[in-house]
Amino acid sequence: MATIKTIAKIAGVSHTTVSRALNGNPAVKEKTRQKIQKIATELGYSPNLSARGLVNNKTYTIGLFFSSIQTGTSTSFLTEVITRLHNALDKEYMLSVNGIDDLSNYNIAVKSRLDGVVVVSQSQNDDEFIDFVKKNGLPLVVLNRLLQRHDVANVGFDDYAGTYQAMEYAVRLGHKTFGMIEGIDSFESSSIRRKAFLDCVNKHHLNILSDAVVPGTYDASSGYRAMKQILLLPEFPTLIFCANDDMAIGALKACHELNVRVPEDISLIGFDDSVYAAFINPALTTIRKPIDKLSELGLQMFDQVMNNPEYQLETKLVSPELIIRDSVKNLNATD
Amino acid sequence: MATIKTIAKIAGVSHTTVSRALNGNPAVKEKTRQKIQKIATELGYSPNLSARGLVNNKTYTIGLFFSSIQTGTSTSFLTEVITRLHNALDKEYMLSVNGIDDLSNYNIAVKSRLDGVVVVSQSQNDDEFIDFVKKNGLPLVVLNRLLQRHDVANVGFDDYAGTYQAMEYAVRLGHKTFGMIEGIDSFESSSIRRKAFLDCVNKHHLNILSDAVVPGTYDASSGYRAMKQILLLPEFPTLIFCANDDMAIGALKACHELNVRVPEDISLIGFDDSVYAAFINPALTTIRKPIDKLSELGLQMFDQVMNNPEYQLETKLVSPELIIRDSVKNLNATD
DNA sequence: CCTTTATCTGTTAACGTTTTCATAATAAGC
DNA sequence: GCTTATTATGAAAACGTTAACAGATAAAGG
Repeated sequence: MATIKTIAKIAGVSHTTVSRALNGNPAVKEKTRQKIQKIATELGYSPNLSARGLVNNKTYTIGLFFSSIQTGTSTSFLTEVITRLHNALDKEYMLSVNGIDDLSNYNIAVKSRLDGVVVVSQSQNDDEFIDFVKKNGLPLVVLNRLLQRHDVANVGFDDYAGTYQAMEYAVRLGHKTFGMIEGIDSFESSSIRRKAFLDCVNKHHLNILSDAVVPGTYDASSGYRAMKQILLLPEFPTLIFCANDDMAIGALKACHELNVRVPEDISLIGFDDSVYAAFINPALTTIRKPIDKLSELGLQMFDQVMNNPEYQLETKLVSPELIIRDSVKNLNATD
Repeated sequence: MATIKTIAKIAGVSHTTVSRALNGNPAVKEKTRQKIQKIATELGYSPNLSARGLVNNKTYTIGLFFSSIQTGTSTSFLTEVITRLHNALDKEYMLSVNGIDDLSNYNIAVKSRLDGVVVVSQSQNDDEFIDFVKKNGLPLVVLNRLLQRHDVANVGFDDYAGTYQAMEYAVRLGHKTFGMIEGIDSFESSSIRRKAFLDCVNKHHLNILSDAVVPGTYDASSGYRAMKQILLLPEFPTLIFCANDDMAIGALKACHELNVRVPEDISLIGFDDSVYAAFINPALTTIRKPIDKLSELGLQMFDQVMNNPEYQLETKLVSPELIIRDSVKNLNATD
């Protein structure tokens, strides 16, 4: 494997000169620079990052952490953030992708291994990890969840507003009794969405059919099971708020099987605006979570945190958007 | 930041002893080992990987490469492989995730940066990269695509058999004219699935409606557009083979919009058995690609390639499974 | 042509580990 | 208690790079 010294020997210069030349140090004469460069490319030389990292006290690695890789992380988030990070980072940086839930030892995972950390957080369980990273003084940004603390760069998403807005819409269309299929318990989004759901219904003094508020796990089959349960009730609500689109898709399946028409017999609202929301039948009315925007803002912040020592840590909140499609019936319509 | 020398000073021993103690070298007395260990954990010590890597000539990083992060890589593959790799690897290893399509320089991305490489390949375009890795002598395994070469550990998926099997099933149910929505041109799966489709139909001397063979891009909206195009033909086939489930979902949407019933008026077959295939209406008949099995076999191989110098490189082929659901009509039925 | 300054290059140490080799301390054998 | 064998520890070098400092060469000024 070619090192800086191999090149030095061939070029008849010292390895220091080679180092300088390859790093574009203007002190080295242009002619020798070219000669060295030529030899380097011929040998397919590429610097040893361990050595470089040792002296520069850098690792050339950014850690990207999700609450969990297996469960609950939307694909789009994964790919969106990975792509953006790669584009934003210098080519010499690597991206290490991890799930916080299968980290055995924070020391090993973080300390003297990473130059910066991006966390896409779904759960309060991540707080311990976030705190650890912060304490170790690494550049850090947390995406998705709104943190309580303000000493961390943070881009959150407004789950509450999204849910509330969607429920207001349902109320406006004349719905009076509601049910909900809830998300994974440990996810903060689940409790926030539930709270917004409850708050809005109560505010309007409308009814929640408590038997029609059932747990789910953010995947289609849990939505399916939950909806079956709801549809077997002696009487069911006019609208079910599903805490995400995948569960809404499962719920829809249950409706089809039991010959309950959507939206004629029951209305459905989802959350996320997944790619499939528009393609199911009926197209799903849902709350769009602009992952692209979240990622963009977050990685802009990360850039600041990494490169601008003057940067004042900030917290931003990204707003949802109600996407009206065909899964909610207008009960006020006079037909 | 605590180093081995910090610990040495506190413990009143040489840094060499600390190194040995922490690495479980039996030469060091148990009592001193414990003393050192205690100090280390108190300081939250964690070894500097650059330094260790420099002397051991290791990087403690495994590269995971997809043809592209943004497009065409199924989520399940991403999460499945990441999860499995993490579980299989020693805790000290990191996982660097990349898209081959946005690699600017193979040297920088690979050389003296990685201890091993896992490629999930969709396209022949990856061959150059695969070749580069192989030439540099890194432990390598390629998943998903069946390679021509046999000097690389390889687990491929049998797209041909899957498609053929599904088409045979359609023929058995009495279908006589066929159309297809194709995948991304540069993906090898696209051409293989097309070939199998053509081969099977021709073998049975049945008809392909050439206007009903339209290009797609493996996403739902391309399936939607393609199906619209097909349904506008003066006459359409009895069955459309969609090169993946997402496009089938889009196609289904088009059918709904144009009041073409599935499977009564037209039959649909997908590919992949995505999570959603079972949840759309009608549930999609499709070909299951067992990503779990592919990953498992592949990472078993990777383990061998990494750790067993005796290992004989091998090529394995994973078989598909036809999943019969409700989107194909039985034309032989006498009702 | 000699001195001064500017430009370029080399020597050396350092980063935090592991490893080889030597040596000090202890235990065993008589 | 003295030699030998065993066990535990330390000193020094090495990995490939960068950086501080010094030194050499070339250009400029008189």
